[in-house]
Amino acid sequence: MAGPRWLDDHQQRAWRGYLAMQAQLQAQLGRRLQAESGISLADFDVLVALSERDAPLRVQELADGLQWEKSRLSHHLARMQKRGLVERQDCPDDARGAFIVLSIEGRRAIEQAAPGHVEAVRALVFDGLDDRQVEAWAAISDEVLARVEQDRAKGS
Amino acid sequence: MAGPRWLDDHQQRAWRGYLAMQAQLQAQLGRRLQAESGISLADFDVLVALSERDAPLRVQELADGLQWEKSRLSHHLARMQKRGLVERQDCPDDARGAFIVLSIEGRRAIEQAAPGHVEAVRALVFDGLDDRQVEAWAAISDEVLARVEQDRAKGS
DNA sequence: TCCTGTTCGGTGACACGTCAACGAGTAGCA
DNA sequence: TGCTACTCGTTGACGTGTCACCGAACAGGA
Repeated sequence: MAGPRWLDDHQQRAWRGYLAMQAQLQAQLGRRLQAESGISLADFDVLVALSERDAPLRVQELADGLQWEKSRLSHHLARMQKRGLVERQDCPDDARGAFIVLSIEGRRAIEQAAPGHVEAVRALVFDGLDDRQVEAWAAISDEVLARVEQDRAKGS
Repeated sequence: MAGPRWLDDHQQRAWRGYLAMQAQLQAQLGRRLQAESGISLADFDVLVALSERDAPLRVQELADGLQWEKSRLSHHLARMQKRGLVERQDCPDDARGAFIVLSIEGRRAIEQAAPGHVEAVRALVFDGLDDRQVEAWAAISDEVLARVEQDRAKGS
């Protein structure tokens, strides 16, 4: 390695701004969701994934869709099941496997939570950005994500 | 409330892209930092804050600078102290207070970790973006952060 | 001096995420 | 059938983040 190249001023400013924005946005969306609907952002993601595909879902499929580690999902599902948000069914094809389904309570929770959450995202993010900025943001996210995934694949 | 306004297709795409990028970027930077230097992103932030102001820092000042909750910081400092990365000094002016300083070990850790971390940020993020995108990113972050902080102030 | 309200930082309980390891079950092949 | 290798999902240990609450110390006025 030929000595690190540091960030220039613009990059430094963009990076610090991004870090602050990212942390605060996530925290605020989480607080609002918790206050208005009693669920966390993680719960929300699981419930959305389950309700989008309205059929029993294998744990691994769910993990792939969410891009979560299987053990994180396993722990999280156990907690959600204890709170009555999801239910398990056993899987006839594969005795190791498990199916996860939304409970009545879980469906009620996601339907109650979604409008407020979407509204919060719109109010905190998209109401402040014009079309060109939204396009730019998507392009930046795609580019960075591609590099991260390439790096992840290389490093492992 | 007049019924929620949903996100349009571009917004939806930008939002999902951002969420995925954000999660993967953070995870990858954290993994690399942990692997190369044995510290977490949170440790890194604390160590940077302490090393930038090279003087004993009150816990509350540190919390303000990091935008962390005091109790999160208190727990984290306890763990970092146990690992020998920071030290506490008592505060003559205010017997309730505590000063936090980098230990020798902590200074060594941040100096060892920083170049690789900066390099990772550059490689995963800025090498893929041109100047216009970096500017756009900074502007978007500023705009969103301003809205989040306004919302946070209003809601409390 | 005393009382009241506030600030400082820490604590305990609990939810969450990661890692390594596990048992149970499956698949392929001799 | 028996062997090996692998996948499925879970578990336990541990580090982390949040919330409510606490005792100690400070600040200011009666």
